[in-house]
Amino acid sequence: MAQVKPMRADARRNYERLLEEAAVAFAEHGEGASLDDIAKRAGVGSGTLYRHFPTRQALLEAVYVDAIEAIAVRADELAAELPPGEALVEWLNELAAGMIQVRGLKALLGSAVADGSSEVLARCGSSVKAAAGRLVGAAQREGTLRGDLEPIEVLRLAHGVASASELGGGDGAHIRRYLSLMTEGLRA
Amino acid sequence: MAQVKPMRADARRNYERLLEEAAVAFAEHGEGASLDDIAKRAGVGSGTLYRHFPTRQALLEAVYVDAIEAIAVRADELAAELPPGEALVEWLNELAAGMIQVRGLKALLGSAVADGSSEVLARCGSSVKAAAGRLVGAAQREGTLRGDLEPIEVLRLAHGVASASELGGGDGAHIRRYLSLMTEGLRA
DNA sequence: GAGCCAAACGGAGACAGTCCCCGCTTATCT
DNA sequence: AGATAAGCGGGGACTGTCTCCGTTTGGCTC
Repeated sequence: MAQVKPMRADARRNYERLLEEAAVAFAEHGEGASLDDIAKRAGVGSGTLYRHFPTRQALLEAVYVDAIEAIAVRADELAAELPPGEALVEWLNELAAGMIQVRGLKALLGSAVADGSSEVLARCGSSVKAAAGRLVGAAQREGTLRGDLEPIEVLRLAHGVASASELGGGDGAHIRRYLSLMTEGLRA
Repeated sequence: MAQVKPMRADARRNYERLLEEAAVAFAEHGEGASLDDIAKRAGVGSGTLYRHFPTRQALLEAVYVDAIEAIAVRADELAAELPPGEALVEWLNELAAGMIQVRGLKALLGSAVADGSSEVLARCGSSVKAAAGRLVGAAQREGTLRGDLEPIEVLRLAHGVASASELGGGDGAHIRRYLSLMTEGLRA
């Protein structure tokens, strides 16, 4: 599934420079950072940027796919270390924290998990969904998680928890609180 | 608290035309709708628009304050009709539904409830927070709601539920599901 | 009603961002 | 080294934001 034809050396160099600068720019100015500016910083013309990444979305995806894959991997690490229920909660906590700290990741994860997204993103989305499925399944088998929950629902709720926490302060100080309200429920 | 000086007739007319067209445009093209276009449709120059509403945010606020106040009022209607616990859940349901259906309302409610927002918005935010406080207090006294919950937390969670539901399909088909997961909790 | 004047108008234009096009450069293969 | 196509890059069209300032007009006063 690698490049059918290897990229020309200069193309690969520019591609990587762009990715680096884009990561910096998005972190600094949010996902609305000026694309022409990113091109300038990377020392290439804007044409080059738009050839490699036809849309802002494409660039965003390229910058964050690794982070998304890492999230999926992290699920299995946690599953190995903790009992299922705790692993799930801890994973959701890290997931929500990531969505808040890394600007743009929340929106991207949202569409990764939805259908109708791009090739690459859909692939990442599947990894994440599969990881969620494993954690949810294990916790349900353990008997600590409601049996009628779909993995996708849990992911959406994590997104919701991140949104809720975001409203508090910039950092994710309240994530654990909202997550525990979520798991415990609001009833007296 | 009305205008210190009554507006000139033409000014008031333009102000209202702008508000009407803005509502249409925001509903149609989302909160990013072209401001110059709104001015054009309202039959005024862009200068006029920017004089009345210095920022997009100001226009958005002016368009939606009524809707936000209506939400606060609705809380008391529901409190009169239903037992406290149910009234709260129903209100949160309507709140989340509104955030999804009316584009832009979610973000606006988010900042209305946060501190550091504009004069008008902060006022609306207070109404909503007060309304939430009444419902939450009643439900806690009734004994159906956890005693350690702050009204603001409930509002943020409603925001989270709206975010989660949004990821599903465009309409708010899943709101009740996520809301009930929220109230019941995720434990088995 | 006529005349005044401050309030309000409106649109031209400066600016910033996106995105495409096409003549030029250069990596790669022989 | 020379051929060639992949890749470069920046100029420029376009869209949207927002300001400035000459012009218009509503609402007084007489």
